[in-house]
Amino acid sequence: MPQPKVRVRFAPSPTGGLHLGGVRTVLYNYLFARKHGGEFIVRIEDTDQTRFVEGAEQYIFDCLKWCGIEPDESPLHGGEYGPYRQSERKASYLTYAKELVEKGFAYYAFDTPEELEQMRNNLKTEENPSPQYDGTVRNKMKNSLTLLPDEVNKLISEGARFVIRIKMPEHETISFTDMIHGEVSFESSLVDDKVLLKADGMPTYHLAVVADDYLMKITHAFRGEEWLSSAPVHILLWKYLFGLNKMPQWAHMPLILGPSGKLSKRDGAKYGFPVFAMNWNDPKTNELTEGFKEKGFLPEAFINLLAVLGWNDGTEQEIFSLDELVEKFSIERVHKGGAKFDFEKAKWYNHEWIKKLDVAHYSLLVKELFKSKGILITDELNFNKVLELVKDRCTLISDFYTQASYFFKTPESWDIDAVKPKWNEAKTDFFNEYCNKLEAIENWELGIIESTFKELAVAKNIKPGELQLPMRIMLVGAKFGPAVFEIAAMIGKTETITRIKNALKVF
RNA sequence: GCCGCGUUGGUCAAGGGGUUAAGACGCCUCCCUUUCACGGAGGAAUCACGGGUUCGAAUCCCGUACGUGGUACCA
Repeated sequence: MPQPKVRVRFAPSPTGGLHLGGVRTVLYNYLFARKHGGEFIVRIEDTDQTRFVEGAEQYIFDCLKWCGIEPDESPLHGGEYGPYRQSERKASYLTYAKELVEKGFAYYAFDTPEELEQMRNNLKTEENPSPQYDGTVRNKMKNSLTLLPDEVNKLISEGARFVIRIKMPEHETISFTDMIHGEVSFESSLVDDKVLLKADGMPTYHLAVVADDYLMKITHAFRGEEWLSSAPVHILLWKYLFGLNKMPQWAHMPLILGPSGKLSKRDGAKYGFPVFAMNWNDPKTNELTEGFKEKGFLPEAFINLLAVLGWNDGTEQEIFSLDELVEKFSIERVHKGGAKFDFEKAKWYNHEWIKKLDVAHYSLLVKELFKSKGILITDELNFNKVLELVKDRCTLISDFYTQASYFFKTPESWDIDAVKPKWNEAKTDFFNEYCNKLEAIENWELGIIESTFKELAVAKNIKPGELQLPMRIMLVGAKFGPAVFEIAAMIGKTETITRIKNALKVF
């Protein structure tokens, strides 16, 4: 018997940015699909018009593209099971909701929001702060279980607003096997009668996932653990509508936590690290949430650090490319427990990728950065050489500015304190003479610049070491960067001499 | 409150009856380098607690604590 083709889907709601947990879920979806030669589908859950945010859908796809995770089917890519936006599939949901009512698994409820609130207030006690619309209260409410059929028909024909709720069975153990958690079970009487179809005719998530997963032939469904509590509703819906044997296999992903509790958008601003893949500017609040991309992360590093936050292959390997992840990923090895996000380690991954990758991968990025700071790069070859020279000291792409800008721009100030205490006439003398000697060099290259320096130092009876730091301050402005003579070789004869002479004026 | 899920150093984690309980980030020390890094060598630091089961428990079972999610006509 042929294995049914693996089809996994990611279904974000376009209500704002894509936070870490979301990106990781897509990533795992993608890895699983690719690993099993299956298809990766992205559908948009735009059921809630009140929170729908303009531009968010495009933003989601931009993030995926940046990460290198291209879907096979989506509103943007098309596919034979479309449309891929829930708002465009409205008609089918009503049919399923009605089918459930006819079979006796769901019912019409006519309670107004005020009546619901009143019910909750009446039933609220110390012990039970949030009463549910469940088996015990549905008999006291205004719905097709308490009303006579004629009354129900009359209300509907009069255009009364109604929702369709699932009728949870009385005493039934609902259990299923989760790919990550194993056997999970719930007592049906403890789950409330969730709304399936809203008064505006739009489905809730509960009805929509089940119907869409069925219609789109989804075989494996990954989502965040926050959905585990409502899994019994989905299981029941599958059982009532399409049969449990057609139900996809579920995997509930552990949560990603922030420094204090669940990682939230606000944690980013609070602790100074991004929580979204890319910058997200909410057009409603005009609030900007910083992204990893703009913070200076490489996509390779971003997906790497995300993939291993809650999963590892059991070996000591820490650095994985997307291809390696596809090859090595296994859903069984995803952790059950949530993981706290550690920005220090995230930066380490970026650092590793900056070192690992050829500078050609990100030189354009750095070039743009320089341009934004007013430094125009014309000599690409030379530029790449510089980047190669300093990449070991850059953790974020933005670090390249401090680490490499002095190759193209004379220092604006000098770390005087680093040289002043030990400065004397003999040193001024030395550097003046060194300039003269440099002037005479025909072949401007590393070896000769260095040997000239050392020979002169010996002749003047000064330890070369005592002169190297001042020389560095003259060329760089501060105490960092690669070997001084490398820098001198790179910036050229005239520039080196000019910088020494300029610095000598203030030393 | 109730329900679900979880719990190995500060963080990410390997290990699933017998191990000196891997490794990584971070921190500290030293080496390299008369800069800052990279690199190298070390160090401090862990099985949430209490009961079982067992010759033997981080590992299996039961409680407790703690964390986290749900308890919406949000996803």
